[in-house]
Amino acid sequence: MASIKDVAAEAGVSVATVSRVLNDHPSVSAEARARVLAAVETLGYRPNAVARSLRTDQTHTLGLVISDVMNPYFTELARSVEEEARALGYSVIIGNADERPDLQDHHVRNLLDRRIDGLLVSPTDGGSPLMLDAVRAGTPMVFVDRWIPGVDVPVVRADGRAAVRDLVAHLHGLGHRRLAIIAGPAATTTGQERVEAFREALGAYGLELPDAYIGQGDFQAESGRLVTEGFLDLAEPPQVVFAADNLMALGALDAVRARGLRVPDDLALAAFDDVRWFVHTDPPITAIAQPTGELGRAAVRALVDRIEGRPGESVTLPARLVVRRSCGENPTPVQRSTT
Amino acid sequence: MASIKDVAAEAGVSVATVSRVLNDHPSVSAEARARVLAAVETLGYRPNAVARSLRTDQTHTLGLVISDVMNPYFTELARSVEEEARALGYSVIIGNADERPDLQDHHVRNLLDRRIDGLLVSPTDGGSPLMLDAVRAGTPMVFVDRWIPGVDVPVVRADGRAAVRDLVAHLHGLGHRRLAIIAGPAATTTGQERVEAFREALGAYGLELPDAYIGQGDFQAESGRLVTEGFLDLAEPPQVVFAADNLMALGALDAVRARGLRVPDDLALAAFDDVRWFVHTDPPITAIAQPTGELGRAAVRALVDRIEGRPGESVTLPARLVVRRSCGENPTPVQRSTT
DNA sequence: TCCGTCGGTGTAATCGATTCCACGAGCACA
DNA sequence: TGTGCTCGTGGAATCGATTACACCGACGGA
Repeated sequence: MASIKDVAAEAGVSVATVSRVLNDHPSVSAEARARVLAAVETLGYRPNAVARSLRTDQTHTLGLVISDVMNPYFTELARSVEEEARALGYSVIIGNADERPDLQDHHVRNLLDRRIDGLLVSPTDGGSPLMLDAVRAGTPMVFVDRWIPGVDVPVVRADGRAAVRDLVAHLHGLGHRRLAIIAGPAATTTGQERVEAFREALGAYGLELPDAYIGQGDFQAESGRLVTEGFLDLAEPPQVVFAADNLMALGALDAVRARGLRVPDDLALAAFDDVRWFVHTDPPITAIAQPTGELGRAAVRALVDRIEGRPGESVTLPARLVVRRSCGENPTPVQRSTT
Repeated sequence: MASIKDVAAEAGVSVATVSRVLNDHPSVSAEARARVLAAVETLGYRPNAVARSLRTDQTHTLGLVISDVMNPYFTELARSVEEEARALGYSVIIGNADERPDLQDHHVRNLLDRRIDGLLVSPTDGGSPLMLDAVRAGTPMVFVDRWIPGVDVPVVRADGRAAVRDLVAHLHGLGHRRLAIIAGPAATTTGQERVEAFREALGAYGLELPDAYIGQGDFQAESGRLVTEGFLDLAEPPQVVFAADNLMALGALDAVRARGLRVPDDLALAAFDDVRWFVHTDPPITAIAQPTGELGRAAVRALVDRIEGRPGESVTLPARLVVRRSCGENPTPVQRSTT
């Protein structure tokens, strides 16, 4: 592969001049510029990004560590992150933590070793020493979707409180009184928050959220299935299950199907995160939709701001309820997801 | 951030010795090794991967350019690729081409500039000059799922011919005679092959595949919807639609729903690619399942073989039919996906 | 005519690693 | 005792870029 020296030789100039042309520095004669460009063309030269990064201490690369690539929510997030980053002249390296703190650390370390310019993280846990060190060392960082409390890093996320209140209103209106939740890991902020929001919303109707109706999941489908089985085995099973993410809702659906029961007649179901497939499931699933694309883009903007020396602010966007048929026949007009 | 020089100073040895310890070169005294390790610890030193890559001309990184991240098939592929690569000591940088040749080229160029050790591609088109140049220049490469004919690069893919024959047998057994296909882009091998396999399988039953029953899609949901609308508008609409990927099947479902029709009564539906959600759609969708995880792993092994100077062979694995209810009531026992 | 300025250019240092080569000490063997 | 190893080590070149600095010629103004 041709290097800058080869180009310089071919064009009959010094490497400095070649470099100047490539970075369009003003003081280069039109003559020299033309010769360099011609040489670049004939040699098919492409600058070595590795060498450039070593010298400039910039990689123009963002690291994105997400909790689970197989989760359509994070896939969509990753996609919007990459798009916005590309528009701003950055590439993205994605690390998939699979909800495992050790894997998350592996990727963070790897990305840091590669000297990425900034890190976008949706933490799987409360923050490993490695991550905390990285923050302390001044690595530009932004949390997206989930965050680590007590750490001074901008957070870009959706606030689901209002939407959860709307959901509970909807459920209460349909006559449901025994409402259960499949929670995410307590080590994640979204895991905790969604339970809290749910409990609070129930409180407004004088309803309790007993411990037996809080199932501990891990944001993966299998845990949703297990928790739902547990609910169905209770002496007094809940009338509704609210899954804290779309995969656990899928698992809940599995559990209901496996017993030959029907949604919503035997058990109503709602989910946090709206995904495309929810329109086509049997029945279509009522869900809380996050402005995923907007979150990804805002996160990138905040991170790039930090990298380039600007403040870089936290952003909170509202989520909204999308009513379908999985909680019972619908007294209000059906809203459709615009995704 | 501490560099190797700082470590050398701290340990009271030369940078050469530090480097030897880090790459556990044999001829280092136990004494020196201990001092270096201690210095590494106290400084929290991590080798700069950028500098290392520049010197060794190896990045221990694989590039993966896939056609569409939002497609669960490719997501699963990406996941298995990353897993196997990690096991072999490589990282993966994913580029999402979104079925757009220009974006594909953008990512290939970017990856090449970063001097990745090898490239895994599922080409969106028949091969741009850039890609062809890369092959000619000797970049280790492997095609996965789709490939570019006439190029000497190993191909790792699933063969769906037998499964398509099984599908047609199943459909014929249910009494369907007017069968249509939503094809993928003709510029992709999978786009062409699936049509060919379908036509061939129909031939075995003396059935034709008229042009009116070949809808041109682009592997995205929206095209599946449009093509299906077209089919439904025909004077003699087909009885079955076979979508060449899972997203176009989703689009077809949209079209059928929008007209207030039912699957399979008004129109039967089958798809290439089995995804988790197909179990839960209304009705569950009959599909051809690829051994996606195995494909990803085999592709990585082939690529790493090439990189490390071993041959690196093509692999073809069989796909298989998974019968569900979307083509009509099932005369044979239901098979379940094991994914 | 002379001096200062400025545009265009090249030389060389630099980034942080790896690795070739040389060198000195210690040891075995003749 | 001298020769020739091996072992451990450091010095310095190198990878491919960027960029500070020096230099040279042309040109304008006094």
